[in-house]
Amino acid sequence: MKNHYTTQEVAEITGVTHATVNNWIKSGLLKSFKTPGGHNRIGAKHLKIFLHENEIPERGISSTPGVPRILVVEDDEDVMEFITAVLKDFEFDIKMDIAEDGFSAGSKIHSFGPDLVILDIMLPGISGFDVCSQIRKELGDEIKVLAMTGYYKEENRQKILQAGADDFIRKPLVLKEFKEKIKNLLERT
Amino acid sequence: MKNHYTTQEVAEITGVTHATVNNWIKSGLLKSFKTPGGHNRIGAKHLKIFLHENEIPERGISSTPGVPRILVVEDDEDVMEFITAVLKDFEFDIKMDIAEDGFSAGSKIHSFGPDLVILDIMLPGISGFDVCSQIRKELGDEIKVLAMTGYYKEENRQKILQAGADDFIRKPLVLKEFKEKIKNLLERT
DNA sequence: GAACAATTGGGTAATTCGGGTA
DNA sequence: GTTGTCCGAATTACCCAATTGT
Repeated sequence: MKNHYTTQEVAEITGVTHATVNNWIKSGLLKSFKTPGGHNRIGAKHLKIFLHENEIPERGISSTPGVPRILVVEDDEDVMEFITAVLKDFEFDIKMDIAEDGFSAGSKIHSFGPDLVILDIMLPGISGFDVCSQIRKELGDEIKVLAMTGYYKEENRQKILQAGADDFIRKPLVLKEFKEKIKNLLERT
Repeated sequence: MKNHYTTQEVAEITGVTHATVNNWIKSGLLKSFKTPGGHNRIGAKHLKIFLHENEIPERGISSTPGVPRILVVEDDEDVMEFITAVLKDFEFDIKMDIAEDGFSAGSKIHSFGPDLVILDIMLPGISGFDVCSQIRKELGDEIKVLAMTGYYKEENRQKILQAGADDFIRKPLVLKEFKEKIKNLLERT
């Protein structure tokens, strides 16, 4: 994390232009210090306070306040049915969407905007490992990934966690374990 | 790609006036944060969620003024090599990206923001027909699709065009025909 | 330290925004 | 539920000299 930001950087975070950031500074809304040449630098601490006071999300795109969103990537109907039932009957509201193939999964990662992805890593035409690392690469660590498979190998577990999955669960799913892992991951959102 | 949108920008994408966008925000349909001066900014993620939930195509969200962007979806290395060579050596500049599997294709449709997708409809784990119709539904008709396959059947051609592809070409690719179809589709962007 | 490209602040005019109301 | 219009305020665009980073 940075120690201080330029006006342009703050502008990108807050969704305005650098001129506006300067206006904020001049009117005292945002605290800054000046370089010897008169350029503004905003300390990380002051920026954080400013963002918090004005309820501006820190990364602009991050954090979905409200109902957590879960994308389930799975092609087995029975498993899907089970998961759907569990999520619908969860102790708090969950917004859920389904992807049954790779394209749909990749597309909905963006258009549905999930906080958590429950991912069967053994789908035909998809490499769960690649998917994990692609999610990490494109979306950073904003999205949590729960990997899931029936063909359990300790070796796979290591590989998938290394590829960026936040947790791993084996099929057949055990209700209690499944719910706990979901709760756990959502809390870290 | 943008991180934030103003009400006016959202208005243009959704085809309403900025007053209506404000109404959506006030009624909680669309999430936003406010600048200290009270102007609304909509995060890219929230906008996409909103569009997706209301089945509004992402018109104008990805369009690129300047260099045309082409996404190639193909898993055969030889074909990919041929296409790469053709596009690199085109008579004008083209920005190209590759997707070798369904997930990558779905993801890059959003993150790369192509003007044209060259799509092998016979990839394992992908239904080219579904992909076409999903692209149409989510991205609108601003993005062009050139479908491509080796297993030619007149029946398939009809089906794929009906699913939303703008044109169809059979493998093996013929250089002149291929270039002409690309030029043609890009002109319609 | 010198050269160069990119970024910054400042000023003003023009545009866009939110809110109220029809 | 959406639009049109009006107003005051916030934000932006544009230009340019100075500063900064490499």
